[in-house]
Amino acid sequence: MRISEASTKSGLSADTIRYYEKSGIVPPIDRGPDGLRRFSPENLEWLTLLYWLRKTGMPMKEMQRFASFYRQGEATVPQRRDLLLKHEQRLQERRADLARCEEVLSYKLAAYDRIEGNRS
Amino acid sequence: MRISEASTKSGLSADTIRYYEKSGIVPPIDRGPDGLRRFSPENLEWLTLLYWLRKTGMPMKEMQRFASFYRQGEATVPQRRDLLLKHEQRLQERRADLARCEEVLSYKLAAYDRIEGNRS
DNA sequence: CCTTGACCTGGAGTGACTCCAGACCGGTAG
DNA sequence: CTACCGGTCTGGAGTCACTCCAGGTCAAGG
Repeated sequence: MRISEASTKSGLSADTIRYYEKSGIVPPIDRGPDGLRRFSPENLEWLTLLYWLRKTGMPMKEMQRFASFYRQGEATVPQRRDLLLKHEQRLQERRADLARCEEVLSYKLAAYDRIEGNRS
Repeated sequence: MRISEASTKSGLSADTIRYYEKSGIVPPIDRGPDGLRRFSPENLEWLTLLYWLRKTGMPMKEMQRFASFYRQGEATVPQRRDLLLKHEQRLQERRADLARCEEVLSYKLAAYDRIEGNRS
């Protein structure tokens, strides 16, 4: 498949995919006889994983390490697992942030209600 | 209180506070006779709110609008409420992202377990 | 006095994109 | 055949939200 399809299916923009390839987070994608990128299903799965990792706050440095482990084959599965476990922890922290923010918001909204109540 | 205290109490770095003041998200802070910023408790509350909004993904443009409503006084409470409600919706979306990512991760981790299982 | 530490300003640097100009290329319409 | 069109390419500039730094001021302590 070509880049636009890979983009819609993975969630990453075409620009971001090319940028990731330049940065070594995505392996060099095969080209067709026309010189355009052709993405394999494995490529797409990798992009999709990256999409979710990035969207939930994994920094690029870490994705690069992850990618380099990936390139080194199955022997690096333990290291890759460690990175994903670490990321799961990050998800926990984010969840806590969301909850804390929710609290702050409902406190603020309650204050607004009081003001509105007094005005009317 | 001075900037370092405002920083530790709000969660924002001193640099970020100064940057927010420059950008108009934080009102011009009063200065002491020494020319240094003196933060009032209201200033601190505002900074803390900004900290949580930013941390959970409100873009600066929107914080600027929020700040400008705030400067215009109580008449803008409805608009401010709208912005906060909109942000609550964003929190929902983020939560969904986290859940989706969690799924992706556990799928990947299970695959790793299978590989490790086969190797040993 | 001299140093230390917190603070100041203006400006450069960073991370992670995002947008754009200018070129190429295969296919359809006139 | 030629003219255009949409999708892709590359390299490079622009953006957002900080973050870091050089060079300077000032108050208090040794």
